Amino acid sequence: MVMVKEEMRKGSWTEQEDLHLVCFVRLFGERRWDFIAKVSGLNRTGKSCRLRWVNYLHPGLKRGRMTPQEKRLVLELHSLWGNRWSRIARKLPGRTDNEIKNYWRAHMRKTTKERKRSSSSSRVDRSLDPTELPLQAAAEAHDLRSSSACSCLTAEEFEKEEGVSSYSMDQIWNEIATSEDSCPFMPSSPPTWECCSEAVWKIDDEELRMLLQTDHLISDHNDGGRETCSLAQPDQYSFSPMCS
DNA sequence: AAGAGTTTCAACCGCAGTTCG
DNA sequence: ACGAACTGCGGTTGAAACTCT
Repeated sequence: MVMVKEEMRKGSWTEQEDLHLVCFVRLFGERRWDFIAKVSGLNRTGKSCRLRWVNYLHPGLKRGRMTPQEKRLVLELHSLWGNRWSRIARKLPGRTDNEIKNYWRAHMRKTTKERKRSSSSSRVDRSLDPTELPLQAAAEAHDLRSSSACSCLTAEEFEKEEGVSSYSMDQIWNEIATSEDSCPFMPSSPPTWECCSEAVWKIDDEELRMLLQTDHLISDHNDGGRETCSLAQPDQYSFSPMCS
């Protein structure tokens, strides 16, 4: 018998995959990603699952554009810490390191371009010197700090004024909760991540199998004396559409 | 209207640190 | 103590969306 190692799925996540991942993270918590990847049958790497969770599915993530306050903070903290994106992200609740990194890169491109343009007349193009970048950022942070237009706005006020609607993952969670039936693992209460206690982490494969069997999600077959078990494919679940 | 150029965002990769057996 | 497996981080890439000409 030739065992062909199945290729891992790559690229964008589908809504069903998201829901599927959410179910399993709620079950097992935000750790053991390889394990979650395996038992979920998503055919994704643990790394990929973690990334999707951290950057997109995690409850409490903010959506939408960064507020001036957040932008200012990013610039300030970057001038302090450099490219320590995760560290900076910890100071901005609801924002991911990836988001901050992306913002910073876009910001730098923009300022570099602007400076290039404005300095082309003065013949001095300091923006081409990469060592200038942190200084530029610091200067920018200072500019933002002293700009009264944005420094006095709260995030909510900013959203109101700009008509920016940032929404949190809570809304999505609510939708998931309302479509409880669609996910056999889904408890009815909103996500309380602390509830994933040590006991859950220490669950072994046999326990997991027992647990899943009760949910009719797992099918056992004796493969030539080697007992294997596999989860039903994601598309076998009847997920109701979450958002359009 | 359409094509080119730019921006944004999600995802992948490689590496380093940590944990576990 | 050591190696394998796992996890987290930072850099990079590419597709889609958007803007400009």
